[in-house]
Amino acid sequence: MGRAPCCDKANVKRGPWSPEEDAALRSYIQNHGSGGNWIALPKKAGLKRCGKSCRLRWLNYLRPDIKHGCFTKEEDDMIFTLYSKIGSRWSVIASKLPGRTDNDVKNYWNTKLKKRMMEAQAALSDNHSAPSSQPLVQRVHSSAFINCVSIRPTDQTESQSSINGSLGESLDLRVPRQNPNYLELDFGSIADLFYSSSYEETIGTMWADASEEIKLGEPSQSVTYLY
DNA sequence: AAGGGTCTCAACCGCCATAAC
DNA sequence: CGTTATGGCGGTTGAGACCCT
Repeated sequence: MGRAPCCDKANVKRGPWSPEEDAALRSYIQNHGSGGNWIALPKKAGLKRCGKSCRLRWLNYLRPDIKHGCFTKEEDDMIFTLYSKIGSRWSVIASKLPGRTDNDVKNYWNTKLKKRMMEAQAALSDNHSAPSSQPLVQRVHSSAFINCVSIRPTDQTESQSSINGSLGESLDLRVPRQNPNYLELDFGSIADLFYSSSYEETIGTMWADASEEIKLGEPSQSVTYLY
């Protein structure tokens, strides 16, 4: 019992595709389409491959509308934004990025963006050990996602910060202060932070700026964190 | 130059949803 | 309505490229 395999695994080729195989698959699909049956396609196309493998090769690599090459900052922003909202639904995220496949987006996230995110978190967490004369920059947990930042001014012991936006969106920080009445910072987006030559430097700037009133933009949504 | 570690990304695996029978 | 076949998806793997010492 149990599910039958989609192909005879002992008699199909596996591993990297050769240029000849690519040409055969491309030629067949361009002339006949997939025929709505990937399982039957390899035999018709003269390929010793599993149908699933053919489908994957076509969708992820051979399709004419595939965009190869580096991701742009706009694409990064889109991935951050969507990931913060829907998580690892790569096919949905990829559908918003013309020419990108879910596999592309997933690989890009796992190898690049996730690392940047982790490094940024670590850098922000490190600021817990900041000198007491400086405002304390710390990461707080967001129910939607991480990478929200709060700032505790040194001139008050109890404070409440409102954090507006999420990854990929404009990120505003607003901290009530005694004088001036509030402090508001806008870092553009988390992606901007990642793109800076060194986000430690950016955070350093945050610290320096935190003693002054900075007001940029209107928050589109507001989430309040207490600490 | 060698070799060990790390990174990248194409490809595979296995599960789930759905269509077809 | 149950079973089977297939498509689609996210997670994972591993070969080769690249980097560092």
